[in-house]
Amino acid sequence: MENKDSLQFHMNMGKLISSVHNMLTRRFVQNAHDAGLDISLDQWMVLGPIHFHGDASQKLLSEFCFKDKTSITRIVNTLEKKNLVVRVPDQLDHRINRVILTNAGKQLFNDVLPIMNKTKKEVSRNISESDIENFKDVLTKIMSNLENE
Amino acid sequence: MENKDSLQFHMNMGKLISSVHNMLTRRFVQNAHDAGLDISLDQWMVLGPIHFHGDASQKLLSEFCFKDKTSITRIVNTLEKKNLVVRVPDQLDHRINRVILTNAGKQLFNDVLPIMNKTKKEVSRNISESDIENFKDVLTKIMSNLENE
DNA sequence: TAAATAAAGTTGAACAATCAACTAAATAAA
DNA sequence: TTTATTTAGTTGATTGTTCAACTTTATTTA
Repeated sequence: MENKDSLQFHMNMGKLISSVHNMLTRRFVQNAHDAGLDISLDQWMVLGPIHFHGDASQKLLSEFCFKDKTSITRIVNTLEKKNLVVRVPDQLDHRINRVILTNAGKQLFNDVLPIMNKTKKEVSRNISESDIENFKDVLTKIMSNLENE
Repeated sequence: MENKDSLQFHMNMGKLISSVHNMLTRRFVQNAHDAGLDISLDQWMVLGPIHFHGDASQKLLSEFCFKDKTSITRIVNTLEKKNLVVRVPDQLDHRINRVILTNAGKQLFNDVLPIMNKTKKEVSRNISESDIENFKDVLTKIMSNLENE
């Protein structure tokens, strides 16, 4: 800890997490924008699993992304408006939408991958591997502490 | 790490932070709601500094809360609509609003304090003091990594 | 089989974040 | 002193989150 006198030093955990979340979001979008790409962090967080799964239902995306089904509905709306994905009704269960990447979506996925890695590097600059691992462990523990119930 | 097989284990940092942020927000609001209190985490994050400072300008709140001035405008709007604060134009510099707690605001602040502590406890359950400290250190380092530039 | 319940998504409303463009007041420069 | 610039705050538009209420389709259960 270099600057014990800085404002941040006295910040509590909630404020730290919230601030880091906002700054991280902003940096990712800024890096993408600087590379001529138009995508939000949340769109990326959904686009990834869609790419990974091939034909994910919105339910699955919701569980995988730890996002509310409503958020998924709206993010998929946006992705669809941008022609990055399409909704294809499941042939067997008509309640289900299968979300599929378009070619533009696949293209964007590949273009954004290096942006994600760049951002990752910027975030973890001057932080040791083991500190990062412990950090992620604590985040995971907090998640399980906050999982219902 | 108990459950290396869980979905979370393979989550990257961005997803972890984002998920923890959402879960934390939800839990705080839920705890407040269970206690009969109607306040969001962001409203609380602004109400605290207002209480602390006495007559903070929105500029100061913005810097202190690490939030955009636009966000502060809108959160103060909400707090004002709920009669928790009032905007008082500064007598010397007419560009400045001084944000002051009403009695209802002071009351709510005192009511929410124990909710915040309860939430804090839930969040850090089964995590050692030193892990929490390291965790906060890493968050602080990430903040300085992401600070402009 | 008919009626009840559950599951997958959508919609509306309230709140928050970000960006860009704006107003009004204060300060600096000419 | 007049003009230019900076500062504090607001507004509008787009995106995302949450809750509650809703539709549609599947599955239970009576």
